[in-house]
Amino acid sequence: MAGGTKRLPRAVREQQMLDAAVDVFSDNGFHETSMDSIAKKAAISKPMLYLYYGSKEELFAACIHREGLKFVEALTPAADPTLTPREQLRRALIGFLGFVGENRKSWMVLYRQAIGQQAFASQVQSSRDRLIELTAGLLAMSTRDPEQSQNFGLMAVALVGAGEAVADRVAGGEIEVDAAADLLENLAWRGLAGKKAATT
Amino acid sequence: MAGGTKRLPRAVREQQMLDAAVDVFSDNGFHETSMDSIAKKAAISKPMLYLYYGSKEELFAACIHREGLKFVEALTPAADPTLTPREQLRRALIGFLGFVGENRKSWMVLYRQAIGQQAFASQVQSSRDRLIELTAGLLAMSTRDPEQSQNFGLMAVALVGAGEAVADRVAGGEIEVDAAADLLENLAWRGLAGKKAATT
DNA sequence: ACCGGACCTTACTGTGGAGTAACGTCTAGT
DNA sequence: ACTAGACGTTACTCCACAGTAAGGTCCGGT
Repeated sequence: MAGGTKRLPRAVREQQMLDAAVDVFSDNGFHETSMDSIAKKAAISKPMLYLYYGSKEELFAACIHREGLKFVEALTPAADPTLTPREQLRRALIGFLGFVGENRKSWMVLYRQAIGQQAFASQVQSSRDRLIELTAGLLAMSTRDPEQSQNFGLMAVALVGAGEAVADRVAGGEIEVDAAADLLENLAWRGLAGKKAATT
Repeated sequence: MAGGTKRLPRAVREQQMLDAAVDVFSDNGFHETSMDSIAKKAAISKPMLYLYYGSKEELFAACIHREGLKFVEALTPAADPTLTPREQLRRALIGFLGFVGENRKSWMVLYRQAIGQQAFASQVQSSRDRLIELTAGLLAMSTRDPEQSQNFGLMAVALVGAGEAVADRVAGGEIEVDAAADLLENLAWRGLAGKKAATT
């Protein structure tokens, strides 16, 4: 037999390949990663990758897509309108940071790698924008001062940025999820106050 | 004559090359940029790049280095011990955001590109770490609650992250430097309060 | 007047790695 | 039992691009 590998249904192989791809991409980045190395990691031959995913870029896109879904899943339970905005925010933070803590590789491939690859940066950016909008919405709902939603947008940008920076540390194992969540929650809350003088 | 270009002293050519390199790198990223395209942009032939900079990586490193210096220069005036920490922070913010606003390309190449390139990520990261430390120091000095400097470190991580996120928007021309500085200053200040319950 | 060396070019080499051709093998369905 | 097509491989092609070889021109010093 030419092939030494066990025959497996496509769906299974595809996940195997994605697992390998995420692993290698997250360690080395898009360009520094060769299809051969992914194939090797997945214990499969290169043409299989092309058969199932078409090209290196499509494979990378598939990684982003799958990991992105996982990510969204981690955040979904927070979006419960029966909860107070503050509680939703807290759950989202726990979900987010917990996810990053558990899935370093996902996080790495999603943000640190994808964002640098011109072709995918916009995709990531638009997800981020949605996240920012949601955050801005929570902030707006949680206060009785809707005079300028502009500020909430800017505030949300800052908070999400802070969240990402903290997430990196969480991913690096340098800090605890709980401590990080407390800090960010506090920051969001405190930061909201005293905006009156800050208009253009 | 084989060469059609004007003869210029090395120092001048080097800057021309760096200008071109920063320009192209910041638009396309490290890997998507070819030495030929840089040479073309600099209106010079490729071997000159190698003569003066040795390799593509060294050229990129030189970009990082030069732009990094500019960056530091923009922040330096803020580090004036005769000022209150709060005033120092404000000046640093203005310097930082102003720099990013004026030098989109520098910012892009320094952060968005360099950070994705495994070989340079650590260099950028260590600069960032220094910035975080400085910020933590300012925070610590500005409050009478030195019971746990740990928290200042974490807080500084979040603030710097927020700053970078906001800086990206500034670079994109979406928001004003002043508004951004106000927001961040406010965030830093307000965020400091209410930390007691947040210990590990 | 000549030479060393700084400045600059055209035209090449070499290779890593994306993508493919061509071919085996196993199994589900008739 | 035979075939279509899904699963899988080895062994290529081909090119973009990093890096180089060989050589031409101009100037300052002796």
